[in-house]
Amino acid sequence: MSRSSTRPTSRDVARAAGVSQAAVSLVLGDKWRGRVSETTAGRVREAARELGYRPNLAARNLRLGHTRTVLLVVPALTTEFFAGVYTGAARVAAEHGFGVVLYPSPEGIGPARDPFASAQAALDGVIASSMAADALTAIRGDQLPLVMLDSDPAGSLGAATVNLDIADGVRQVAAHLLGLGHRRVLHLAADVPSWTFEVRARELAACLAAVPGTEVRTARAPISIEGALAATEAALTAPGPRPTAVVCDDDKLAAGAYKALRRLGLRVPDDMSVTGLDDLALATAIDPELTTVRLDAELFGERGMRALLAVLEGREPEGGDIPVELVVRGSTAPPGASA
Amino acid sequence: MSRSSTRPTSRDVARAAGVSQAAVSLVLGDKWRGRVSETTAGRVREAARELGYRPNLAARNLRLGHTRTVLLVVPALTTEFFAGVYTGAARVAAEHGFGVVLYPSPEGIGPARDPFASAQAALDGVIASSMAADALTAIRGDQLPLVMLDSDPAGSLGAATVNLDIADGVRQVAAHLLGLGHRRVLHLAADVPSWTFEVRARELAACLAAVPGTEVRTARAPISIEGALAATEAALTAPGPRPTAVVCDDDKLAAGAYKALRRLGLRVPDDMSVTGLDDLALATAIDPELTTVRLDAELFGERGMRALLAVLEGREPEGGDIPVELVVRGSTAPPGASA
DNA sequence: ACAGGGACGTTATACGTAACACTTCGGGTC
DNA sequence: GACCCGAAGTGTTACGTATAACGTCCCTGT
Repeated sequence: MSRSSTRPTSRDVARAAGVSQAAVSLVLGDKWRGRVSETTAGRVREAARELGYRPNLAARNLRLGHTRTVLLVVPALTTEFFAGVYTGAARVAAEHGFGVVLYPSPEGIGPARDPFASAQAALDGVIASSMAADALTAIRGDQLPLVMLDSDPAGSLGAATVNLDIADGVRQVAAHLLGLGHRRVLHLAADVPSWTFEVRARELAACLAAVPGTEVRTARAPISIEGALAATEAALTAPGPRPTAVVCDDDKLAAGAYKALRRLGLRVPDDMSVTGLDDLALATAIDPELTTVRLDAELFGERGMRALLAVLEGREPEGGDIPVELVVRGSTAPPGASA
Repeated sequence: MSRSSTRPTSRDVARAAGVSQAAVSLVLGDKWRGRVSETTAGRVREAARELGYRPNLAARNLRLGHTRTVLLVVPALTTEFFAGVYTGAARVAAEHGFGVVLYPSPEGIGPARDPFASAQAALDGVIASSMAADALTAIRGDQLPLVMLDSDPAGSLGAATVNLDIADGVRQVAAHLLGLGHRRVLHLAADVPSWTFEVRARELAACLAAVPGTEVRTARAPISIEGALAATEAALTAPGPRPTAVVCDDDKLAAGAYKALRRLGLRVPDDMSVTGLDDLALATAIDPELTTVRLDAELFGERGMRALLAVLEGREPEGGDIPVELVVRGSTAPPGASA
């Protein structure tokens, strides 16, 4: 009857219910107690349902001055890890009436320098995960409330940070390996300039240096199975005494290491122990199952979102790193178990 | 100086540049040719940069009546597949000035019945992937332009559909296995009520039925490594002649099948051939590498987004299924190769 | 009888932007 | 000299919502 091509507005609902637009807003916004009678409120709700009314979010956001939407910047979506972070963040966001927009930052999408141009949504805040420091200053330019995930607390320019206790995870790996008797270790490191990987290298070196007679060699590889395969193969065919264990910066690298070892005719864990970090589905898919460090990605996302909510409400975000847990499976054993 | 707590508006820029707000809108909106002098335009741009002006998206959206934002509904984020779909969709979206908001639909996030309540963003359209039919009608209720991914074209209530040619992938798998001489096949099916899995079952049954003397048994499992392990073990220890090949609905199920086979002391591919579907990173991480069907998730997302753009512009979306490709690796061999 | 106050609404306004309609002004045309 | 025209802007409005401020009416206590 009316111009039905366009979606109904609160005024249309008001007309249908025979009240003013303000009354509709009151009723639908649940602020009508003592201001509108029960019967009128019922009429309004009925009319709204009848017309299939949905409030125009753009108008609401403009009026309210906020959007209840935050941006989650992640380096990539090639592992379940960041999917988990997103899921966790989105869950607590939803509980608080927030939405989460995802921005996978590396090349691949749009003009990567500017997350905000590509995220059309108007934003109330930003959660940035595993960001390089230079990109951070670009983001800081916008005055949006910011929470950093998996980033150097010292270099975050005053933004709140939430971290997994990766350093402790590495300590647990090192202790496990040292306890088994390993002394020569190959560190298969992710060839990515990120604080989170620096921590792994530093902590591993420190742990091993504390025990006399240990030796750590480093190989670098891009985070892919093929990259890890090549780097591991190269490192293990190099001259010198062969390591007895490979510590990988993450599970995907470990999967590549497995393949290199198979190709070299070395058996896991008899000839070589291998550890990962992440505990992806991958870790239990490969044979033998991978000894790795379980990171609770969803909890990480949850904590990140909670921290951002705290910042938005002017509260102090909850501190403290998220504990991680070594999961010992079949890929580690005392050195020389085959002999 | 001014109330600096609030973000600068186009009016602030106008004041700074000594022009009207309308002129700012013209210049920054790139619609000033022949309406504003080059020098004035420069002054405006300068002032905008100076103040760090960012247009208020909520206001723009309200004025324009659209948001250049679409919702992508996916069943989960537990595999890279949907991450790929998102990446592809987001890429072409960005090329056209659109943003993509993600909504992983299953339990886990918010009041699952209503994607739109949880997606705070105002939306121009929806891409829904692998949706159950009943949820579809709920979505259809909102009159938003809709594109269905991986869904029954006949049951999509007139919405545009974009599909991978899964049926052809299954045909390729069947032909490959039949060509190797397999006649007794176990179908490890995903225990999920979704059209995409019905297609696999139907097509596989049809292909095998076309060859006399073939036999197909079906086991159902939730899409997880453990679930697949249990279902496969149960199916293979059941009485009757043992199958010589396991056709899995996806790679994750195949990884579970591998574990079951190891536990039963059966070797892949000598005692049992295995095939997957997806070609995730998992497929090359396990040993032997998995013969599977490669699905181009990013292309899928791209095509979905392109179709939605077409719908939004009143054009006819490009038809035709996306071709898929059998990738033969080490997990398939003639039956009885060990004997 | 009359002030006072709920109960039940309505009117008016502002949020920041884009676009339409209008004005001003200098120069070219007949 | 009257007329028009394009360049270069400006004034104003509307988008749909939420809320502050403002009216009624009627009831109730003293």
